[in-house]
Amino acid sequence: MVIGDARTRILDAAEELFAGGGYEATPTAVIAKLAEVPKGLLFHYFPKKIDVLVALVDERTLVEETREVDAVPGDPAGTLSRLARRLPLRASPAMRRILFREADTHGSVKDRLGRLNGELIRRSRFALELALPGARGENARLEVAAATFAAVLLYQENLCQLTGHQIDPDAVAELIAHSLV
Amino acid sequence: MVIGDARTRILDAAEELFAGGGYEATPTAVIAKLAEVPKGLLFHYFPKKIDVLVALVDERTLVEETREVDAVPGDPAGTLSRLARRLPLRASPAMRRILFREADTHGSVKDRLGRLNGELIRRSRFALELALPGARGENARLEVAAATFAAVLLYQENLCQLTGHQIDPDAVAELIAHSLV
Amino acid sequence: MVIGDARTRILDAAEELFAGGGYEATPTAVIAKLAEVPKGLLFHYFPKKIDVLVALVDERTLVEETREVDAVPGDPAGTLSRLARRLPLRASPAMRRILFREADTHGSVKDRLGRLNGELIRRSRFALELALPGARGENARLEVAAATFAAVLLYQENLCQLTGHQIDPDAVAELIAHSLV
Amino acid sequence: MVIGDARTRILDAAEELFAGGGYEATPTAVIAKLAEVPKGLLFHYFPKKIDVLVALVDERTLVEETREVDAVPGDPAGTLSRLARRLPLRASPAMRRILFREADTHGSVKDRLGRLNGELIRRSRFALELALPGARGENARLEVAAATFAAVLLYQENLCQLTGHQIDPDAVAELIAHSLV
DNA sequence: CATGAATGAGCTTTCATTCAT
DNA sequence: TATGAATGAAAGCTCATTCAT
Repeated sequence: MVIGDARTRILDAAEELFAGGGYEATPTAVIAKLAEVPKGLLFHYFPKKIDVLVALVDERTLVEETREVDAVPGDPAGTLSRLARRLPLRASPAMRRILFREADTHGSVKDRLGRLNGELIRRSRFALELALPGARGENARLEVAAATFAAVLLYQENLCQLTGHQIDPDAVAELIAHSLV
Repeated sequence: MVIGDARTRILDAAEELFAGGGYEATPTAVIAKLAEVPKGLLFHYFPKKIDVLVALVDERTLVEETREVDAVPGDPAGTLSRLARRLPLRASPAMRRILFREADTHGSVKDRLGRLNGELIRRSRFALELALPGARGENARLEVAAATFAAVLLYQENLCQLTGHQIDPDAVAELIAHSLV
Repeated sequence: MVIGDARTRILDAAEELFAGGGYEATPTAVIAKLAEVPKGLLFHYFPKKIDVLVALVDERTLVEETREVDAVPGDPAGTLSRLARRLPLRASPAMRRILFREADTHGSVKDRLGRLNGELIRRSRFALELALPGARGENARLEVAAATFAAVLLYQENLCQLTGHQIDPDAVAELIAHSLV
Repeated sequence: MVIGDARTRILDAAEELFAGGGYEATPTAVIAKLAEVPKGLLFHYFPKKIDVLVALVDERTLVEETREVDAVPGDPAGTLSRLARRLPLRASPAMRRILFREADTHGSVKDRLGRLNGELIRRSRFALELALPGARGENARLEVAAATFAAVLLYQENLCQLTGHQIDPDAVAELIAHSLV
């Protein structure tokens, strides 16, 4: 039973395969087969193989760049914790893997990842500002705290798969909050 | 002017190319050409392409697993800073890229990376214990602090290339130190 | 002037070349060239080289396994002679060579050859039973006679090419008939 | 523990490997490895790969071409049976396989096989003449009987491995003897 | 004699991409 | 829009053979 139209099925297949074996190691023929689509049709929708990856990133990842942060003044730890629970990244676990893994393969992927990182720092920073109204003046320290928290969140998204080590964001949130009092 | 024996030149070439374009995207013929070595000789030394990568990681990266840490009691920030300046990883910048980039390609690379991560955490933890003799009992907090610092260090090694954002380890060291008092 | 579709031409070429120089000594590139087909297309139809040989045996040899034998009661010699003239093997001379020569190369070839041998014995046996109604009880002698005749027929098909010696099946038919009276 | 000198070990290894996988499919490097001999030495003794096969056939197969036949007048069946038990071929089972399998590979192998066949026919013929003094005149029938018996003996040596069917030479001897009375 | 690094042509196979239908 | 046969460059790898030491 085939689900979705051809183009969607191609992207579904590519998402699964790129996440599994990587972009370079995935032949277009295999994508077409898994998508139950003739090889020719794949190149009808995506003239070059790289276009599949670009479309995937374009259409299946979204870095939410918004101003709203769910911050509670006086509770920096809780604020960061909540931020960690709702990363500004709309993407399946497979797409997340692709984002980190293929950042070298094409500029558009790197872009997305850079934007995610930037947004994470901005949010952390903004959240801390709101949660700690008294810390307004300490720009440098807030900056470092935000970057550290962002680094830990990205570590969770990516490196922990490679290193096998997990970090509890809530505990890090508390640590950072404690450092800013 | 040819430098070094054939095997070394092959590894030199591979190191450069894998770091540049990635393992999958680097044909063995190109490695051989850059090494000024006939294609056949490459397979004389490395029967499978993957063996080149494995040899590179085996022979050109070393995770120093030692007990010694340059810790100063009462100065956790300085202690962490010094630790950041001497990562327990003996490897060229190219090999460092390879280590992170190809962690999915072969188990042996992932292994190395995992070991590096483990060693970073262990050292950070140990350094903090020595620098903060009074914190002995707070296992959980020390653990989180160590993991956070390790995450930032790995971020510096890897993610900052992808995201274009740098973190100052010294500042993070101070932040963490401050959080533990 | 190209005759037949690509797949057929590939098999035609392979049949000729395998019969001539043997499977192992025939490069796929030479098959493709003789078939006037690009190398890639060969692997489109036959993903592995061995698949060409298997397809050849599957599609171009047929061991007829039937119950009908053209037997004349009272004339065992003539009956065997006629049997020798219509071997239960539908295959070109080239395919016959391949069948014997490559029996070690792949199980499917050996299989075919084994089936041919079995059918030859079965038919010889059945023919003799019909031609010599009085010999019903002498199972063992009929068995040996059938096996001997089959051996001679296969010798004619195969070994005589290697040894340069021919045997006249008619004369053997008479010899065997004479031995059974 | 290494047995025999280098040249002998090379031939031992080649005999085993050629019998197992065939001449074409056996790389010289594998022969050298099994012989525990450096690759270069193999080519010192045998400048071309084919020389190994030729030497094997030359030195490890012997077709005994003699006039003596252990014949008992009046007992053609027993005479043939004894002949079957002592084939005029001095060669290991492995060399026997090689002889049949590689007959296409080099003329010298085909030669040997042709000579074996000729000798088998000659002996069978001679044996029948001695065992049946009264059959002197019947040249044609003796010829056919001898060729048939030789065919069965070669079938036993070669084809039965491919077809999985065995023939009892003693029973064939009796059949032939019976046909000549 | 002994050694194994060196050589390069050639092998099977892969793959992105095209194109006639 | 849909199809899969067609294409050929290039990939990884093999292998007989050479040769300096």
